[in-house]
Amino acid sequence: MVTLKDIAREAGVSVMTVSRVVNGQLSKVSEENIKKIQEIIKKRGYVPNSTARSLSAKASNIISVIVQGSGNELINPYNATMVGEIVPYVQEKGYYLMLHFIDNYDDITQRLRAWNARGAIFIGTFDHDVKKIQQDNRIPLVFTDSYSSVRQIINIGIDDYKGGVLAAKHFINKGHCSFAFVGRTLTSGVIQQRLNGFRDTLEEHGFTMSTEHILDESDIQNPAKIIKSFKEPVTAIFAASDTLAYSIIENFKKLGCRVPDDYSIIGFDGLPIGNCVSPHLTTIYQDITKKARLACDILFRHIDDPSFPAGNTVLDVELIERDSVKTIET
Amino acid sequence: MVTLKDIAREAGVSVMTVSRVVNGQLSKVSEENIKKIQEIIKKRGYVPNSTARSLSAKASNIISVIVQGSGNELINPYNATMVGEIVPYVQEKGYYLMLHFIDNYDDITQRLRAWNARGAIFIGTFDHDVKKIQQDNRIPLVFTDSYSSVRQIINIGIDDYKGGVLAAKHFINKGHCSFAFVGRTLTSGVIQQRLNGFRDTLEEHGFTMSTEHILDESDIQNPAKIIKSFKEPVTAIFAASDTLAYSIIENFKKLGCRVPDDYSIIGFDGLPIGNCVSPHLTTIYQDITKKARLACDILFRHIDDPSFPAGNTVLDVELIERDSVKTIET
DNA sequence: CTGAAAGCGCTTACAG
DNA sequence: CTGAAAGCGCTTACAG
Repeated sequence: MVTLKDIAREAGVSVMTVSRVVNGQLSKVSEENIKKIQEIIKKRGYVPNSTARSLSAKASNIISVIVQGSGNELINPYNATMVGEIVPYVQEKGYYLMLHFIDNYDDITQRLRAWNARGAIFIGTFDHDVKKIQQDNRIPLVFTDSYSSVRQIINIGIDDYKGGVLAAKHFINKGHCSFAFVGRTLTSGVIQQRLNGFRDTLEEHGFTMSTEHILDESDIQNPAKIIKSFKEPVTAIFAASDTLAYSIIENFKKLGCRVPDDYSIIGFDGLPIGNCVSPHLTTIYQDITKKARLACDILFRHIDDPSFPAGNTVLDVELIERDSVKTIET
Repeated sequence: MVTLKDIAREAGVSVMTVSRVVNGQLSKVSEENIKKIQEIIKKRGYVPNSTARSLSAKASNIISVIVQGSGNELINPYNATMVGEIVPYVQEKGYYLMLHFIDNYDDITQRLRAWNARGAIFIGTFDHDVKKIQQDNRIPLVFTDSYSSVRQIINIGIDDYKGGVLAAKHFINKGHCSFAFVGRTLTSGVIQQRLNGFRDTLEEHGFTMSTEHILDESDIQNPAKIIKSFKEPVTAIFAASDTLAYSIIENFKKLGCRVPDDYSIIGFDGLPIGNCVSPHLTTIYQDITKKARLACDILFRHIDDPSFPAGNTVLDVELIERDSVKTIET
């Protein structure tokens, strides 16, 4: 392996002079030496040793991306898109990206400290541990979609509540009167907010949605049971994600129920698949690319200026109308 | 930050004794000291500094996963699934995972060397650069889906040719007589092999597929033009991936053509989506989880024993019959 | 503009 | 079972 020392010896200068050239402090080195050193670096294929650099600088060029969970978390297209957007953006800035799937809080600190990560981006629900994570890790930490009550938090989220509102209004405008919601209501603020926005808006318009119509993801494996449990015949279902929406569509199809003929459905996320597969999905769109880039930008800013104030950024959502909601004539 | 030195001081022993405990060389330390040191480590929340370790050991605990491309490479569900399977498996073994999207060959060596990566797994087409990559990086390198002509290569692939054979036979069995193929034929051996298996089998059974019926992915944006270019009316289309298959289905739908009524289609990969969305896709299934795990296992083996021989492992594929191929009565 | 010294936190190799 | 010494490849801080 070629080291600074090797280059220095060959150039007949000290290690420090080479180090300066490598780090672009060219104003501090004579032109003659710069040229000579750069040539040798190129010829030898010298690559700076980041482990040595990090040890010396007490900080690395590593950005850690932490996805909640311990299985294949990228099967979820939302997670995959987020991570996939972050990778090239982080690379572009000269950082290296470590990817972690973590369920256990202790692992986060361990993994961040082991490599002296320069910063971290969190994908998934960490609401419960935000405070502890912050206390143990004095580096910029950017959360996404957090509804943690911690006041000093760097977070990028979307207007989940509004998403619910838009879905409810759309159904109402299309003449629907009986509603259901499907999502993991217990696990995250995100889903809770989508539900709240949906339910509040229904009530504002004089409709109610009884508890039996609020379903967990796992329930839809047994659609017959669901339909039986409904207090009245449901025509409009709001799914907490696009993938969930398609899962519902397929499960109901087994019973001979078709979307949008027998049921109307609105998804959430606005994934490309919603426009690539039938029925095209009416959905609440969020700009995942923008969210990912923004998370990175804010992280970079906090790395450059640790005194930059924390804050919660909320991106807008919008309804995209496609083919999964039927108009009911009254 | 807590260091070995801090622990040593508090325990009244040398740094080496603590180091031994941290590294599990417990047979070399007295029970009394082990206990004392372990308690202090826990109390202080000591985390070994991996950058120091790596520098000292001249090798890191980092496995680099290198995906070919420079955009959002995880929008592709195949890539996302592969990476998503590798992450927890690598973590389980005590390694850290760096994720890179790389287009340019030089970047590979730079990124691998910078961190003294312990090994690397390649996802995507690197056939052209395998030799150079191997020459510059003396660590275990596991390629996937490579058709490089380099003899000494560690590769995990699938029987792409057989996939083509199975697709052809299935169409023929169902009474089809006129065929087309869609895929990026120029870019990779993978697609080329799928095409070869398909075409060879057709010919063995007395059918031919003219060049006009071999289409590039980009062509399907304009389905009307495609249909016009066909030498004869096609009933059977073999798509080089599931996502491509759905894309074809949607594009043809714009012309009022339905699958499988007007066209039959077979996909490739066996992604979950093929069973979650209509029409359920008849497809050539490959076990991506197995492939990912195997790539890791082989990498680990080569890390543990650098003299372990290189080799090409080929996983089987099978046809999964679902609803996208129609039977043609003759 | 240049370089010698010290140190980052660990491990390797050796001596006891 | 224990530890002192040297070194991994860099950077920081200082002196010239």
